[in-house]
Amino acid sequence: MGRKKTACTKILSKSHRHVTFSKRRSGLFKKASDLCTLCGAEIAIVVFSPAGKVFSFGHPNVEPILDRFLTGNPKLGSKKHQLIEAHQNANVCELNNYLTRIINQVEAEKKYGEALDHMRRANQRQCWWEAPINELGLHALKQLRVLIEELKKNVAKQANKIFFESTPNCSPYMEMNGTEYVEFLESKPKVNAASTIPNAYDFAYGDLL
Amino acid sequence: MGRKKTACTKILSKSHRHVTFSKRRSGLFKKASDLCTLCGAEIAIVVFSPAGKVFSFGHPNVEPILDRFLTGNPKLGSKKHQLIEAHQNANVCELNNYLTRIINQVEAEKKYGEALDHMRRANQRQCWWEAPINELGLHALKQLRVLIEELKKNVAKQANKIFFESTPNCSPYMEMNGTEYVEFLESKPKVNAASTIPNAYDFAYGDLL
DNA sequence: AACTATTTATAAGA
DNA sequence: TTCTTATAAATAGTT
Repeated sequence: MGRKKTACTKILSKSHRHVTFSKRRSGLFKKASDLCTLCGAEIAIVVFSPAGKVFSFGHPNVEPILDRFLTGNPKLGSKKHQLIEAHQNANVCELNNYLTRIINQVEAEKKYGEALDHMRRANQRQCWWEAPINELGLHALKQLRVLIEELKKNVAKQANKIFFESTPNCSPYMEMNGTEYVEFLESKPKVNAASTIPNAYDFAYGDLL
Repeated sequence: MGRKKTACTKILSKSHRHVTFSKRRSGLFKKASDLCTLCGAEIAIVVFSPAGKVFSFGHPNVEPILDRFLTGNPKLGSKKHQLIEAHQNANVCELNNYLTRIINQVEAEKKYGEALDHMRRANQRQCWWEAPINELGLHALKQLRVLIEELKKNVAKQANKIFFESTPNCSPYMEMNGTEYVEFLESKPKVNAASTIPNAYDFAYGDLL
């Protein structure tokens, strides 16, 4: 806008560029301000001049808006932001620890991914639990533990059910002291030492892993 | 700018306001973009619409600019301190870049793991053990227990193997404080010395200060 | 920094 | 929403 149409390339003359920067920066901030008042928007602008100087505009304030943006952006922003905070408060040593943890995470996730891949392949032929277990990474093994726990609970539940079905005089919540009946299997047998039912508590967590 | 001069107060009509917001927001971003190309500036803009929607503009990218702004903000007193800070920033910048890459890797691996997980789950639907366990009889449950015990042994064996592979100087049962080796699964994985990922301690504390 | 000739952005209307 | 157009605003070049 002006006497001539301006080519949309970087202005070469340093002084000319500086003038334009100054004018347009204030124009930009005015536009932002107008948008705020007209529409009730909240805007934050951060400008770094080519010389490295910072200018910022914020309505009602810069930082809250940026914070809201960064924390609302759970991809990278928040983590990065956390990291930055760590920089400010903690020392480099802690940063290194953080890094180490991150690296471990990467390792673990990689192994996990590979393991799952193997499991998937194995699944096509047979069941996962028969798959080459020696090829599983630590993370996968952890996952496996979770699966086993789930399985265990199912078994336990079923055993419990069978138990109560076969002893009609005992209501499920009897003698359980308020714990859920599934929990019963975690504890030592209180009832029915003579039961013909398999010892469901053999599958207790501690026994498995 | 247009058919009429607009009063500089909040637009009352919601639809009108929305149209204006949309138009002016794109205008603002264009102005910012022009300023970037003409003057080589770096700009980040964050806009929250009155409805709470977020829009952002960033050249070359939003987050680095915001990070630079936020971390550069806390001012320091002495010049000496500033000097140290500058040195630190140089290294921390590298650290930051590195971390960003790592974090991206984690994200990628996680996604991959999740994808495989879904595939696995899909596959498992065909496996007997996921089949309605409540329909298993006593005999089946007994068999299941045997199978799980075998599986458990495999898991334990494998865990043990992995542990001693990753800590070559540690002979079996060393440093385990009497806990069963399987317990290792409960603890954090040790750092893998043979990792292909650059070592975190490349950024040693002494280098930074 | 102030002044204008022009270009650009956009308010209103379709 | 998108396009058109009359007009307000921004600003390039100049002083």
